[in-house]
Amino acid sequence: MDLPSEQAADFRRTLARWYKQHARSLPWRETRDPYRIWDSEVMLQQTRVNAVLEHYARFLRKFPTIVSLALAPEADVLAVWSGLGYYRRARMLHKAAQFITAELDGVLPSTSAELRKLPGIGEYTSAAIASIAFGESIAVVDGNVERVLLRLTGRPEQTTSESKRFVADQAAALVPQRRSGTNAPGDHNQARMELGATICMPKGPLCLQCPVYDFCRTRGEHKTEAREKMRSRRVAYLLHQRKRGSVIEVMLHHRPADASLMPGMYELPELPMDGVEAYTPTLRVRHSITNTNYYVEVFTADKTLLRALPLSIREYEWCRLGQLADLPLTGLARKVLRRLHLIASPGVRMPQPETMMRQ
DNA sequence: AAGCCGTGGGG
DNA sequence: TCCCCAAGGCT
Repeated sequence: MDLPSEQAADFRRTLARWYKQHARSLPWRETRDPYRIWDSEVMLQQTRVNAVLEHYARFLRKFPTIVSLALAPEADVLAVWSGLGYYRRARMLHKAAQFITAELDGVLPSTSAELRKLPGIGEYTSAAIASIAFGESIAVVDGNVERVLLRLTGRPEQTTSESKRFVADQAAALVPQRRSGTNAPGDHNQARMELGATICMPKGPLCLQCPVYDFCRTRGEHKTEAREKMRSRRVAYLLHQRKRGSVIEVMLHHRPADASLMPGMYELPELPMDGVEAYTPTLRVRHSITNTNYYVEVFTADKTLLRALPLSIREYEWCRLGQLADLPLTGLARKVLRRLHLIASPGVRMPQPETMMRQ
C-alpha cells in the first residue's frame, strides 16, 4: 500500500472511528490490569474468542493475581486450562508468573523487549501486551493483521520470510505514536485484529461493510491457500467405575510428564479397536484434534475389556467423581465425562472487571 | 526453520 | 455429517 503520510493518517482515523463504534465488548477490553491482558493474549493464541470467554472468567476467579498463579500447583493451572488446548501455554504462563514473583518483585515488565524474554511471550504477544496494557507504539502482527494487510496491498499470500518482513514493515508504518490521555497504539492494534476477525475474514469477507474499503486493492478478490484435508480415525475408551464406601471412583490414565502430547493430563483408558468389535458403545462422540476427526466410542468395562487394556490395572489411577472437575483432564476426557453426567458443566459467571488501573 | 502442539463451534 | 478453523511459540 505504501500510503503517503496523510493517507496513512486518514486510514488510522477511519479505522479508529469504526473500532470505537463496532468493537465487541470483551472482558479483557474492560480492564487495563496488565496481568489480565497478558492472560487473555496467551489464551487467545490460536484459539477462538468463544472458547476463551469461558476459561478466562474461571481462570481469573481462581488466579486473580500473578502471585496467586505463581503459588498454585501446576496441576491446578492445567485443570482450569482443560479444554482450551495447547497446554504448554498454561505451563509457560505459570512459569513466567513464578519468575516474575521471584525475580521481578511480582511486577509484569512494561516494555515489549522485556516481555519478550518471558516464556510463552513471543513476537506477537509481547507487542500486544506492551501496546494494549502500556500504550507502547509497536505494531502487532497476528494472522488477522497479516491477512488484512495482504488484502489491502494486493500482495499475494506467501509464507516466505520476505513476505513476513513486508507485512511487518507495513504494520509498523501504520502504528500511531503514543499520545497522552488515550491509548492510540493499543486501540489501533486491536482495531486491525477486530477488522480481520469480524469483517475481513479468511473466507467470505464482508467487504461492503468494511470501513477501509476505499483503501483496499483487492476488495475480496484475495485468495487464501487451501488446507490439508482432515483425516478420520476411530478410537475406543473404557469407562470403569467402582464404589469405595459412599464415594464413586472412575479409572483414569495419567499421561506421562514427558509425553509430547498433553503431558500430565488425565484421560480415560484407551482400548485397542480390535478388542471392542463385539461390543455396543455406551457413548459415541466426535472429537477433532489438529488434522484428525476422531470418532470416539466409550465402552463400559467388563472382564474381557479389562484384559484388553494396554497397561496393567495398577498403572491407572482411581479418581473420585467429586474431584474430577479439579483434575487436569484432556478435552476429550472432560467432554465424555460430562456427557455421562459424571462431572458437572461449570457454571459460567463473569468476574466483575477491576476498576480501571490507568497509570 | 518446518513441524508440532488442541479444541468446540459453526458452516 | 464432514470440514475448517483462530489474537503463536518453541525447538
